[in-house]
Order: sequence, then C-alpha cells, then structure tokens
Amino acid sequence: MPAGPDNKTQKMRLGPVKRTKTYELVVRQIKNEIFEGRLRPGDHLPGERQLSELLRVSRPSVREAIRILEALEIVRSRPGNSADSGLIVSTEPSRALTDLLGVHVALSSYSISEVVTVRMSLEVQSARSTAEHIHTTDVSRIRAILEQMNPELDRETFLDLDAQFHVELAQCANNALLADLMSALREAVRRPMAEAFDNDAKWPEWSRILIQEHNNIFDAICAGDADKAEAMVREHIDGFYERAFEDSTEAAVSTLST
Amino acid sequence: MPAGPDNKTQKMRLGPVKRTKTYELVVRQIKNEIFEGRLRPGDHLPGERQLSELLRVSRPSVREAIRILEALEIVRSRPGNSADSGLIVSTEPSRALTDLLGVHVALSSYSISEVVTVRMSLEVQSARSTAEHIHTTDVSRIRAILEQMNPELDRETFLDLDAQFHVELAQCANNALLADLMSALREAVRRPMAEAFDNDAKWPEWSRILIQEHNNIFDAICAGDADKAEAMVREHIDGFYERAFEDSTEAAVSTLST
DNA sequence: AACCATCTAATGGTCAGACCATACTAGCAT
DNA sequence: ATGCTAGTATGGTCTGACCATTAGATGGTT
Repeated sequence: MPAGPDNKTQKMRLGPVKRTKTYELVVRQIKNEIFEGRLRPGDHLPGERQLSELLRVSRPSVREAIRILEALEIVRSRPGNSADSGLIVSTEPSRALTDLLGVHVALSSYSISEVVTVRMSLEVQSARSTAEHIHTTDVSRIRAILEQMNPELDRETFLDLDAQFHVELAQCANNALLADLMSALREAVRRPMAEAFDNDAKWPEWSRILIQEHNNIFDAICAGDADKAEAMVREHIDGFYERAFEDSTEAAVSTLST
Repeated sequence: MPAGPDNKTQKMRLGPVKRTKTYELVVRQIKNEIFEGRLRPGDHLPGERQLSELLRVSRPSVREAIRILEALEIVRSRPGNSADSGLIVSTEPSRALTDLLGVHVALSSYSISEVVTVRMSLEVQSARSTAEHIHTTDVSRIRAILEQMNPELDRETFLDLDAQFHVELAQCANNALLADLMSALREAVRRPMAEAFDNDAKWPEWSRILIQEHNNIFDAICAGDADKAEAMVREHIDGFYERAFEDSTEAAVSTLST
C-alpha cells in the first residue's frame, strides 16, 4: 500500500532490466535457505500467511511459489494444525523425475531412442553393481517378481512386472538416484511401448523370450558374474526395443543413439 | 491370482475419497492433452482468463496449475498480445532437470557418491558414442574449450570450463537427454565441489592433472578409440572426485555407492 | 476416571474482483 | 515515411473473504 517514492522511479537504461516475478523471488529465497544448509529435510516452514508477511508479498505469490517447490518435490503441504501439517521440506524426488521425463517424452523433447540409450547405460551400471554384492533378501524379492511372470498374463500386467524387475535391480545397487532414474525412464516410455505391443500377434513368443532373458540376467547376478550380467542386459534391452519398434511408423529406435 | 494380499488392492469398493485439489485437476487435464497428442510443442493455450472460464475454475487455480507446468518446463508464459505471448507449450526441459537434481543433492535426497556413480555411467556412454562418429566441427569446438584451460585460471572459471568440456562431449553424442542429464548432474555437485577445492593448496598441481586427462580423453575420441576413451574417462572422474573429497569432513564419497 | 461427541484454532484451498505491468498494434500527427 | 500515442490483450499482483481439513482442547456423560 505505501508505494515508496523510489519504487519504480529507478529507470536504469543499462542491461535488460531483469524484472523478476515475485513468486520467483520467493522460490529463490527458499531454495537459497536449502543451499545454505539452513533448511533441512523435515524442517517446517512458516504457514502461507506468515510467510507472506515475512517476505512482504501477497499470499497468492507465496502460494504460487509453493506450487513450484511442490512440483519439484522440495516441499509438501498439508492442512491441519498438527505436527505433520503445514509446509515441510521433502526428500523424495522420484515422482518429480517421473513426471518430468514422462511428459517430455510425450512432447518429443526426448526421443525414445535417447531414453533407451541412457537406460542401457544405467541398466548396465545397475546390473554390475548388484552383481558385485547382492544380498539374500534381495534375491528372494526379485525371484518373487520373476515367478509371477508368465506368458499367459495380459500385456499390461506383464510389462508392469518387467518394470518392477528392473527397478528392483536398481534399488539393490543401493543408489537412490539410479533407481529413481530407472523408474522414471521406464515410465516415460510406458505409453508408446504399450501401444507398440498392442497390435502385435507375436507377443506370446516374445513374452517367453523376455522371461528367459530375465532369468539369465538374474542367474548371472546371483553368480556374481558382472561381465555376463552386463552382456545379458545389453542383449535383453536391445532385443526388447527392437521387437517393440521394428515396424513402427515412427522408426525412432533404429537410429539408436547413433 | 486371488492370493495376493500385497497386491494393489484396487478391487476395494471403498476408495480413499480422493479430494483432489482444483489446480491438480487443471494440471492433469493439460498433461492429458499432451499425452493424447492434442497439444504439441509450440501450440498456444488459451489465456488464463479464458482457461478459467473453460474449466470453470477461478483464475488463481489456473495460475497455480500454470506455475507447476512451468516448473516442469511444459509451458512457458509471457505477457503481451503478440504471436509470441500467452501460454506456449515448451520443449526444453534442461533447466527443470538441473533445478530438480541440484536441490535434491543439497537436500541429501541424493548423495554425491550416487551422483558420481550415475555420472560415470553416462560419461562413459557419452565418450564411446562420440568416439564412434565425431565430426570435424565438434572437434574444433571442443579444442577451443581445452585451449582455454590453464592452471593459472581461478578455480571457478576452471571448473566451469571443465563442465563445459563434458557437456559438450555429451552433446556430440547426439542425445539431448544424455546431455541434459550430464549438465544437471554436473551442476548438482557444483557447490559441494567448489567448496572442497576451495581450501586445498594442491589445486595448482591438480589442475595440471585435469588438463592432461582432458587431453588424453580428447585424443582417444578423435582417434575413434572408444575403449581407450572409456578407460581415460573412468580414470579422470575417479581421480577427480577422490582428490576433491579425500579429506572432506563429510566423507560422502569414500563410501562409493555403498 | 474413562469415554466420546463437539468445539476451536490453525492450516491449506478456493474464489471474486480489482488494478498494475508489459508488449505489441493501429492509427494519428508531424 | 517517421515518430508518437492511445488501445488492447496478455500475464503479474494484490486484497480480503470464505470453505475444507485436521487434530487437539473442551466438557459433559457413563
């Protein structure tokens, strides 16, 4: 309300006069608190009203900033007046990664072949790491997934289990970033892949191949043979995408990462 | 198989009464248009006022939805009444990835060692791909970066050029996802790395090592020797992070990927 | 004392309407 | 033509109000 005398009178002619949006400034301040270590996971932020008063901006601006931070899974926001409500700094970016990559594959910001190439690199890393130190609890968990897979399942369920298998492997590598990326990449190509398999009569045959390949990978990992695991993984993924897109009109994959 | 108590339990008739927030619904609708292919990069969306009327929600709700889409770099939003203003579907997710990973490293959602492990995988992929088909224009562009690096530079500038070198390599691999991830991962560990090097007297020596390693990688790639390039890259990155964090109080890296 | 329904307070969620800032376009004036 | 000025459509910001959800505090009943 009290428009200062020097509010907008500084009409500097140098530079593009970066006019920063208010909500961006709010985002920046909060991010900065995080980078400086003054805000840590689990910490509570002041409520929207209090924040808007502290930062001297309106509540809508604060809210828009919160929406951004929420989209990046930096904070989460819940109503109520308990210890669990209000704005809390978050720690689980997996959903944000999945959202981001999924949409941008749909927008063709990233092509299927690019995703496959990156996935291959990470999958190899995941298999090797896991082969080098797998635990018995991991073994049984993965075996349970493999045992559920059989050629009679409908494609969607089958592909779900396939995804679970690979994400589980990544988690065994004890690398949250690797696992989250794997999950996000797999989800990103989920739609185009389901469509590719939908009109294909050879599915029953392929599903048997996939099961066999999974078992091969699993065996190699259990045996601690990282090199063989890598080879099996490469064969598996290459074959998978080749079959899925061999006659695709898009033909995006044949030019694999060049 | 009915014997699945740990299943999705989607068969229940009583749902958790999803009270979905209005802005989430707006986000979902727009995302859906993208997934269904009815919204493509470069397309214009109706303005905020018109959108709020179409969807029968208030303008603030529309705005909060837009903030989310903007944070994920799905749309961009500019004032004015020209062909370039309004809401436009975007195509460059690199900033969003960088923001996301950077903050979550700061939040310790992902550890430095995890980032390094993933970066190593991608860097190897990048070097191999590039070695297999590098163009002369790429060669000169990278050489220009290398020629700027010398031990006399201040650390920040030096590390900037180092990052440029690696991102440039990834871009030569003709994989936008790879390049964006590389850039994001590098940026994510920028702060902790700069701090690690800041108080270290051995920097001049290290910078010379780094320059030598870069040249080795570059030579291997130009020679089209993918295997050697991979070996050089592994040595380079391992050494880099070991030197950076060898006596760090955090000691986050020594437990590489646990 | 133990129990249970209700109230209260704090939070986020939503809305309407107004006004400002920006960036073009068109048309007037020179 | 050129240059300025109004018009207009866009996003950006604000105020202030009200709704919805949550959990603890209250207080009466058993």
